[in-house]
Amino acid sequence: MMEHDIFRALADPTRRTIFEKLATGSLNASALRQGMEISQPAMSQHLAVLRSARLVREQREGRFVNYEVDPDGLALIVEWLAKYRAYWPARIDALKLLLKDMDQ
Amino acid sequence: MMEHDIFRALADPTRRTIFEKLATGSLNASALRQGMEISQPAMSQHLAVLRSARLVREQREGRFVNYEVDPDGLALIVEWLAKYRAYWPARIDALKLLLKDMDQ
DNA sequence: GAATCGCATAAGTGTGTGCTTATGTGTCGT
DNA sequence: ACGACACATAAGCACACACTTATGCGATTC
Repeated sequence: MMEHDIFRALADPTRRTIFEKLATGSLNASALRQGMEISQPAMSQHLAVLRSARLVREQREGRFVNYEVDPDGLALIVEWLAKYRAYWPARIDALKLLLKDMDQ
Repeated sequence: MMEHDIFRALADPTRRTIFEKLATGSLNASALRQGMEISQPAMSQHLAVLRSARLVREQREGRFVNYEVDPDGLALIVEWLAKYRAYWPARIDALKLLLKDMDQ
């Protein structure tokens, strides 16, 4: 189940940090390691988990592999969240921002 | 970190099932066990995890404990998601529904 | 073509996690 | 007050998971 892969992937704080780094733009595996005190194999393994969860996708460029946020994974989270919209608090500032962006 | 508690709580498929059961309305621990092949202690432990993640809140009624979805946890997920709104696909039907509900 | 670089994979290890059984705590009915 | 009930907690165990070191693989550089 991909829903499971997504939540399991995001359960690890290191992977969330990696994912948030990619929120600012595409980066390769080495660039992602900058300032993170993480070994190269560990980073590679984390990226593999994020990739199989469709939270991240790769774009090979020679011997580099650029990673970027994959909208597919995010869409699945949004769809999952939609099941609970009856319980969302009436005022969520972050949501207001989202609405504006989506209305364009 | 509460963000961590939330994603860790949702990483377990049994806890997601419990949470989704509560999406339809308030239930006590025994009612939640119906049709789930899960022991009473296991259910109690799962509810404790969901509760400490603020995904669920309890309402004691005599010797029963009714559980319901806690909007606070959902709000934190929405705020986390907001960081990636630049990567959301342009058309997400579920989101469209959300927008309508939020605009009332 | 040999060395180096960027990254992936394999194998092993310590820790976290979800389960079990057993027991504790508080509430209700009689 | 006593037993039954709803639930929480404790302790122990099997397994998953994130890390390590070592090695493999393809691309680049000289």
